[in-house]
Amino acid sequence: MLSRYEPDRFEAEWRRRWQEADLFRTVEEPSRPKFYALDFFPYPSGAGLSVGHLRNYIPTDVLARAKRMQGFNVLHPMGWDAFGLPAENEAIAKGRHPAPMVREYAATYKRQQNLVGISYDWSREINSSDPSYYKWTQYIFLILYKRGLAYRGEYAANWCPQCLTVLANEEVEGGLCWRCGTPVVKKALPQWFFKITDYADRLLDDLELIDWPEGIKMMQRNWIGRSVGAEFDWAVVAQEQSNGDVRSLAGDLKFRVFTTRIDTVFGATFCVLAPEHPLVEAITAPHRLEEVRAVRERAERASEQDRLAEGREKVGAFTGAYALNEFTGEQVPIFVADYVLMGYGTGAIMAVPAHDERDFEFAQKYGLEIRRVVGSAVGAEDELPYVASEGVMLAPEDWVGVPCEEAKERLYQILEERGLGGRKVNYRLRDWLISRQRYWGAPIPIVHCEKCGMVPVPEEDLPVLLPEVDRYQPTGTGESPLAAIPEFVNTNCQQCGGPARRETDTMGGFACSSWYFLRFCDPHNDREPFSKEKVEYWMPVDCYVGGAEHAVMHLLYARFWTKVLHDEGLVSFVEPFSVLRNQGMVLAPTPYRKPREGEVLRVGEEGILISREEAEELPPDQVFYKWEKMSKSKGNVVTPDEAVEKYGADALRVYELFEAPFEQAIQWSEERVQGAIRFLHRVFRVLAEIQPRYRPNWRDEIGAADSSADRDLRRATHAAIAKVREDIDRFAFNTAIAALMEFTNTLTEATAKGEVSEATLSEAAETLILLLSPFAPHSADEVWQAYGKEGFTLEQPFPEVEESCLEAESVTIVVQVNGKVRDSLVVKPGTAQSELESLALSSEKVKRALDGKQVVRVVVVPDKLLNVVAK
RNA sequence: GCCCAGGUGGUGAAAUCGGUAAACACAGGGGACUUAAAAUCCCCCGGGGAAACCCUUGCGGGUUCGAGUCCCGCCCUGGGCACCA
Repeated sequence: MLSRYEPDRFEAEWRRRWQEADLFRTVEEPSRPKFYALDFFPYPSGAGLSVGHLRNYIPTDVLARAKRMQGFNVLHPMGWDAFGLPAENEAIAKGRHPAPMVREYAATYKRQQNLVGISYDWSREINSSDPSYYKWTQYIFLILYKRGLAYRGEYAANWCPQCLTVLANEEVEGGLCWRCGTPVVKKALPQWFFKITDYADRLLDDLELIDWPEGIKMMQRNWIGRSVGAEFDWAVVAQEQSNGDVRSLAGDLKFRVFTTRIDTVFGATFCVLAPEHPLVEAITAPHRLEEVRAVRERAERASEQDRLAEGREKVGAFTGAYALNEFTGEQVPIFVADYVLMGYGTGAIMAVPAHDERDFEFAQKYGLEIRRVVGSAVGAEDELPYVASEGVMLAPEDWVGVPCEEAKERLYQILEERGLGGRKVNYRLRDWLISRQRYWGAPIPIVHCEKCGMVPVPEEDLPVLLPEVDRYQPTGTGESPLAAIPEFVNTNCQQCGGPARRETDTMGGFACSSWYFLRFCDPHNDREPFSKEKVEYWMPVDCYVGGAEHAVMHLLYARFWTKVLHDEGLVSFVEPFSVLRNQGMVLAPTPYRKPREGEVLRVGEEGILISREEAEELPPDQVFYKWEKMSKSKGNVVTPDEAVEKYGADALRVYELFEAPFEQAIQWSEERVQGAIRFLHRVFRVLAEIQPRYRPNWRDEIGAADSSADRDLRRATHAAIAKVREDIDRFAFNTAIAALMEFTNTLTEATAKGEVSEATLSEAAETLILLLSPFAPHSADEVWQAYGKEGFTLEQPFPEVEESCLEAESVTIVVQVNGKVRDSLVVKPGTAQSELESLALSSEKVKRALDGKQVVRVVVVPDKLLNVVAK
């Protein structure tokens, strides 16, 4: 057999054999427990994979392989998130049709994933842009529609002027389109929404049920943004005249405000309406109209990015109208201002400048009264604005000293008694905007009939096929390119048979990825999206692995759809992903150069990105490198093809697993890949050395081998099994590899010494091969064969720990004096405390440390440590 | 500003329940083999000190027989959110 790791000699051959044997096909045996290991649904981009992407796929693969060897039925599928903006934008840029393009790119991804030995069951491969898949995306859309969870509404939506479509709130990052980075603007268009807000509480509460990274849960909580407060009416009671007089109003105009701090209502010295608030025109005094309209126009014009710009100053105007503060009896001025958003709460607030930073800032700018009504304690002169809600009432007189929390409760009641309003829960979460004015998505299965209105396409007519077209470029008119295809648009109403128009918007890509994990359970079903039975067997996903960037997009939407399908009775569980883990990135050195004269850097930029070639040509003092995420746009990519060619697939796997904890970023380093190669060399060398002495029937002989060298090696063998099993389960692949290295070193020493029986060596060697199998499967199978074994290591049972082998013959007791290590004792496990104590106190080193001191007490941790406390 | 995750040798990191800090590697130094180099193997490798010992997990306090680990206050780095009333 080989005595070195020579990947060229065997890796490709093993991949061929695995494929030939259909080794990764999921086999369902009802007697075994299931394990569903899933990677995020990738969009296959034209750039192909980098070794960065493998940071996601390799660890999941280790887990899937280990679980299979541990006796589970493992579902480990892969498919393509092929619909959506990224694919379509790329197709337009390349002047191609997205369908063949995506198929081609997916084939590349698949080839690259196979190249590193990922054990996907390709018989379950799915593509979300295939009619056999999106038929069921449309079917689920109709379930939402039927349940009143899909509706059409007009709303000032986020419009990306580059992608020429609207975006969901979740797709806007810092005012920029998440795909192309263009600043988004507001555009009012009729749009389709999913009523995810109906599920806000459940999406929030059920986070308790799942094992996800705390950071992701927190982001979802923040995104949902539940806040409890009061909502109540303010009556508009007076209006300023052009001569400056204030005249009472007889009408019954009123507006609602939302506040979480009803306890500060006594300090509400003005009110603010959002510029777009519907009441603005009606209450504004005629001589104030011009100014008020200017504020509104300014707010409408501003892009999301402008609004987020640093140091933005609040801009507002007095409407001339006054509202009655029911709690003070005072009339307070009503302003419009851009810092109040129409989209949250009621679009109107009561302003309490003494206890809210924004109101405080606005009041200072416009010279409005700031009245202190709560504080940290009675009589306290806290600095204003005092915004903490831990505190007590300072006004009015009969409320003084009442804790704020209690005051809130009492005031909620008063609101209800007076019929003004009451308790109210508000969410930051908005409904999910799903329609896109783009070609490359699942058509929304709705028909618009002049007589009957909106009519859902009947199930038997699904899928509504995306028409084959030559030109599919977005129009930018706010209409999808499908609107220009009469054969698609013109149809008949299912209800009345009259002429009707198809909905021409398509669904955003996140619809497709909101249920694909269910389809993998039953990917070829043509009667229903999935068989309930199969989904019940496989779901929920036992381990879901992907990047943290989908914290509030895909991961929120998928939870929402799952809950809707649960309510529909199609699935029994309420959460799709029991365990979620985020892998770390792979960073690579990225060359930049210093700016030249006349070149200006944007904020946050340190230099100008250049290519590797450019970096080599420039004088070294002008070039500097930064560690950045591998991506084609940065020109710092190492492909799996290059890496496998140069180092070998198993070395690449071991390197990525060993370099750092799974969730942490690593810096790509050729030197360290060499370390992984050396480790595999050592494994081959020791196993080749043992091979001639290997005894296939070692199990029959192992009990007889009982020298102390045998016992030591068996202890190391079983300790390695225990450690590797445990580390795989806790996603600590780096320390699992460290344990394998340690075991390899121990085995090498034991082999060299030659004191160990052949049976014990055989057990150790066989164990090493099988423990290695999930991490370096090509090498494991290669050695397995050289050991005269049939089949594949993946089909072997994973080594089991024999507890009796772990028992130590001696333990090292650390001896401390006043917490400082002075000596150590080697004793039998379970040695009595009194004996340890006398052994310790007779130690020369301990005596020296105790010199002149008196022993106060002795702390003993059995089999571990002894601490002499002395004064 | 708010929320989350981090800060340990020259480097990547380990220490899972409060019990010998630095496992396992990378780089470096020394040696063996070799005509030579590469590869491989062996030894050394946190700082100070001749040694005994002393110091060392971002900084400052605290709890404890004992703290990288727990508590309080700060500093720094990365990520997320950001006029959400």
